[in-house]
Amino acid sequence: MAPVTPARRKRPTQREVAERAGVSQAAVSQVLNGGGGQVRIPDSTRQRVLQVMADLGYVPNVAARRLAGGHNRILGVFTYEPVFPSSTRDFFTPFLQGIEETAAEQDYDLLLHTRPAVSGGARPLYREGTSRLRLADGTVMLGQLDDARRDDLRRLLGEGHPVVFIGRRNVPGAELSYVTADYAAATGQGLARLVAQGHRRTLYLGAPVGHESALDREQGYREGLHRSGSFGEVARPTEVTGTFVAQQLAAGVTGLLMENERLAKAWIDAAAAQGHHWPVQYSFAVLGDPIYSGELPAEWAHFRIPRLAMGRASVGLLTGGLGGQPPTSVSLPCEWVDGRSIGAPE
Amino acid sequence: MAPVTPARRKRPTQREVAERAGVSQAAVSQVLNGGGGQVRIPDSTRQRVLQVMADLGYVPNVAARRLAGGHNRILGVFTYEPVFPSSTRDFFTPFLQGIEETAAEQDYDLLLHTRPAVSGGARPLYREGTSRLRLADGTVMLGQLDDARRDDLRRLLGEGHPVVFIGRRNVPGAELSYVTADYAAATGQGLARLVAQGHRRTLYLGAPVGHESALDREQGYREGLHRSGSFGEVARPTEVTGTFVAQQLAAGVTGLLMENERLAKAWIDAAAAQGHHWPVQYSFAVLGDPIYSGELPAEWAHFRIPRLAMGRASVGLLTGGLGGQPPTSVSLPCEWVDGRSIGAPE
DNA sequence: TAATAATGATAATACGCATAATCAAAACTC
DNA sequence: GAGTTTTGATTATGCGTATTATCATTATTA
Repeated sequence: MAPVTPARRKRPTQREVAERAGVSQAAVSQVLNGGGGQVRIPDSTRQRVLQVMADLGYVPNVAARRLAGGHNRILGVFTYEPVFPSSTRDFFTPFLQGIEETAAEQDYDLLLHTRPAVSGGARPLYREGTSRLRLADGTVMLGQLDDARRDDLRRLLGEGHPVVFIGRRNVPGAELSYVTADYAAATGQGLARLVAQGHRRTLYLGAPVGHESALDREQGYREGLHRSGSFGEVARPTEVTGTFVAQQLAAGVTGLLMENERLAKAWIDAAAAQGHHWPVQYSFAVLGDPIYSGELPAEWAHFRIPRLAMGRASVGLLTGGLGGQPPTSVSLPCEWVDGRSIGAPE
Repeated sequence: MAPVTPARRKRPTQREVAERAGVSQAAVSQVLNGGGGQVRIPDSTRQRVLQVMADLGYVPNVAARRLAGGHNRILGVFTYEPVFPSSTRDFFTPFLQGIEETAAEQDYDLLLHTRPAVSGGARPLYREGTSRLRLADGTVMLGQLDDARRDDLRRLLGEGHPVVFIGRRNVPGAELSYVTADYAAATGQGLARLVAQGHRRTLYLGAPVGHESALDREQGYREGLHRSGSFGEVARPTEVTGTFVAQQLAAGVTGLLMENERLAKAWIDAAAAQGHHWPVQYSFAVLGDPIYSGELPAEWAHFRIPRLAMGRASVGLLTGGLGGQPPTSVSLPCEWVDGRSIGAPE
C-alpha cells in the first residue's frame, strides 16, 4: 500500500537556506539571533536571508537549538498527586494556573512528571525516582513531604538541581527555595479581629499533625496573644469530640481560629448538639481556603491564600535562580475575608 | 557570600559516565537503548554502567537525544488555550485527566506546551507555530483549529511528527489521527426519543459556524430523520431572536435538539417570553456536556461526551503508533442522560 | 601612502547522543 | 594450528544550531 503522505519532506536546515542565499550557515544563524556577538550582517544580506527562509518555509529545529544553547526551556512540575483534579475546584489548581501563566510568559514549557498509580516494580534505575526530574532546567514541587521524599529531595538539591517548593519546607542538610504565604500574619489578624470584638478567651484548633504551614499559623497565633495580652490556648485533639467541645465552652472559650474547614465543621456540629451556635455563643474563623470541600459557606470569616500569586512567584524564583544564585524564598500576604461568623460575645 | 549549593555541577553526560565505568561513550548509549544494533554488551558491563549512572545521577539530555534520533518517553500536550482552567471553563479537564492517567500507566511524562496569553506581535519566526513540539516523542492536541493552525499542523505531520487530535479534525493534504465521540449516533438517539414521545416536527438548533463535531451531530440528525420518516429541519441562526423562536413554534416545532447549552438557554428565554415553556409546549435535549457553564440543570436531557475515555484513548493511539504506523482513528460512544425536558407534545 | 580601524563575513568547533563501521581478542571448527 | 565465527567492545560520524576565532576587504586616519 502506497504511503498516504507524499514522501516525507525533510525540513529545510540553516545550511540549505545558506546555500540558496549564497552565505554561510553561521550568517543565517546570526540573522535569526540578532547581533549578539561580534558578527555583523548588513541589512541587505539580512533581508535576502529572511526572504529565502520564507520561501523555503524554514523553521529552526528546537532540539538542535536547545542542545547548542545548553538548556531546554523546560520547567518540571512535580506533584505528589495527579495534577488534573477530578473534583472541579481543587485546592491545587490555582497554584498550577499561576505556574502555567508565568511559564508561558517566560517562554518555558512545563514537564509534568506523571506518577504511575501503582508502582510497577522493575524499572531501570536511571528512570526512577528523582533523576528523571533533571530533564527539566528546574522544578517546581507541590505537596506533602514525608521522610522518604525528604531524602530524595536532599539528594536532588545536592546534585545542584534547582528546585522551588510551593509552601515552606524544611529539609535538614540542604537549603531549599520556597514560596510561602504569610500565614502567621494572617492568623494574627484573625486573632486581632476576635480581640477587637471583645473576646477574652480564644482557642487555636489545629489538626494533630502539624506541617510547616500549620506551625506558621500557630506561631502567628502565639505572637498575637502576646501582642494583645489576651488569653488563649492551642489544641490539637485527635478528634473533635463532644466532650472536648464541652470542656472548651465551659472554660469560657468564645473565639476560635480553626486550621481548616473540616475542623470547623466538626466543631460546629458538636457545639450545635449542645445548644451552642455561632455567632451568638461563639465566633470563629477558618485559617485558609477550603481544602476538602469545594467552597466555604459565604458567611464564614477566613483568609485567602494567594495561590495564583504563589504559583507565579515560584516560576519567577526558579527562572531567576537558573543562573546559579543561592536559594531564596518569598512570602506573600494573605487576604482576609470578613464574615458573619465573627461577632461580639454574649 | 559563599554559594549555599555546592557549586552547581553541570549535569553528567554519557562521556563522564563512560570514563567512570571504564568504557566508551558508545557503550553507555548501548546500555541505555537496548541491543538494537550490532553492539553487544555483556551483563557484567551493563550492571557496572548502570551503577555509575545511578551514582552520578545521570539523566539523558532530551534535546541531544531528539537531535540524534532517539526517544524521550515524553508526550507533548498542546492546547490552544491555557490548560489549567479558571473555575468555569473546565470542559477540557476530563480529557487531560485521561491523558495524564494513561501516560502515567505507560511511563510517559507530559510536556505541556504553554502559550503566551497575549501574542506579542513581533515574535521572532522561530518561536511561532508548532516548532517546539518536537522535543516530545509525540503530541496530543486539543482545541479549535483555524486555517493558520491547520497549515502549521499540516507541516508538522508532513515532517513525520506523530500527532493525535482530540476530536475529529479534517486537515486536507494530510492524514491525521484523532479520537472522537460518536456524536452522530448520540444525536440520532436523541431524535429517536423525541419521535418516540410523539413529536412530529423537530428542529436541530446549531451555532452559525459548524466545526467538525457539529457537522457530525447534524449528520446524525439527518440520518435519524430519514430513518424515522419524521419531519425536521436544521437551523443555524446568527442569533436566537424572539422572531426566530416565534416562527419555529408557529410552524409547529415541538421537539428540539440544541448543539450546546448556550443555545438552549437563549431559546428557553425567548420562548418563555412568549408564554411557551418546556416540557409542556415543547421538548428539548442538549447535544453534549456543558461548555460555557459549569453544570447543566439536572432535568435537562443531554448526552455525555466520554471525555475521560477519549483522553485515555488518545495516549493509547499515540504510544501505539510511535513505531511509525499509519494514522488511525477511534470513535467512542456517548452516554445518553434522560431528563424531564423531554415529554409528550400537547 | 602606509598604518589603522571598521565592515562583512567565513571556518571551526562544541553541544550530547545514537548508530554504523570497524576491530581485537577469544572461542570454536575441521 | 590455520581458518572461521562469536563476543565485546571502540572509533568515527552526523544530527542542526550557536558561537568564537579568524580573515579578507574596504574605509579612515596620520
